[in-house]
Amino acid sequence: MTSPDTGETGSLLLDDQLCFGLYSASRAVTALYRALLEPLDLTYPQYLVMLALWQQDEQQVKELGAALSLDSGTLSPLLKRLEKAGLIKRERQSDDERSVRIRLTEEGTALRTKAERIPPHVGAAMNLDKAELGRMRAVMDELTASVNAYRESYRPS
Amino acid sequence: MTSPDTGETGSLLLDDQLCFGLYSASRAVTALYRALLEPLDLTYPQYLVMLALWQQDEQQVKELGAALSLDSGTLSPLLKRLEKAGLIKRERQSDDERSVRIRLTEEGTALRTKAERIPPHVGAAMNLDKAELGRMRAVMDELTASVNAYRESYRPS
DNA sequence: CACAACTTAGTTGTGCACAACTAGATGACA
DNA sequence: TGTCATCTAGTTGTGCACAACTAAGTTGTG
Repeated sequence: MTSPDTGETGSLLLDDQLCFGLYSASRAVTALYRALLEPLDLTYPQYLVMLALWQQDEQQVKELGAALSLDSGTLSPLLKRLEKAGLIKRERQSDDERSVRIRLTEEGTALRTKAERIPPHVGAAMNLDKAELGRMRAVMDELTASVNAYRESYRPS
Repeated sequence: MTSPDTGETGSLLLDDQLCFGLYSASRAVTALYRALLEPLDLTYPQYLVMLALWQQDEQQVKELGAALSLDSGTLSPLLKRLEKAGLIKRERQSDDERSVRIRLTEEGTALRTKAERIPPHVGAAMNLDKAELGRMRAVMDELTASVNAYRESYRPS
């Protein structure tokens, strides 16, 4: 797993690369979310944080980071913007002054109703049947795990 | 195609969403490229531009933008950095002073040799058999097209 | 207890992605 | 021919992603 298959051709053609397809698809989906989220005044990463909080309120920055694979360098300013927008509160925990607990405001909780109209649009836009959608999700998860494992074991040759 | 399937549940659970899987996979792949490209002193988007130029040298900014779906707001500073690194030259075309032609330097052409060692690593890291890889690429392309079409026809409801 | 190691958020700096805009060149056509 | 629309690249400003670092709190160990 740590040694590349040098028997493969390894084409440098742009269109041959799954990675470019992945990159393009990801940007296309983000662009769709940009349009869908515009009435909610959220960016896609902000929406992801809200999803995590709607699923479970009162999470530490660290927990949100683990859920989304984002570090404090990304989350800290993003959470400040969400707080400024009145959707969350950030408060130091008294039992451990290092950690900050993120809590939804009433407004933040209420936004969920509007957000519920979004997934159907995304589902329709992706134009995949249920079976393929499930398979894709599985492949994406495996791909992420596999690629991360490879990267972590990679040493410049 | 322009109307969402409201019969679907539209779960707001983070892990249910293919989009999040896509976003995660794309970031994982980019992180792998970051490690692989570090010896070449290229970022992933810079590498994509180089791929496009290795495939066909002497392209206008506009053509590169079409190939990668990037606008001049992204490309202009990126190309300046590639020029500063000595990999490309940017020159106004004499027959149409609006457009800028991007040309590989000798150094830029030579870098291709080093770059050829990268795709095998990526292929190994993705851990997909040839058939599945081809299928994924096809699904990604369809997904991108479908999502972009939906977005372009979308009007805030 | 002292203090070193570790943990949690936050800050700074770089580069990408994109919207909105500008400058200058070109083309269309009344 | 004038001038108006269009085209091409670039600029500015915002936000994300990440590396590298800092500050402050907590834990472990002699």
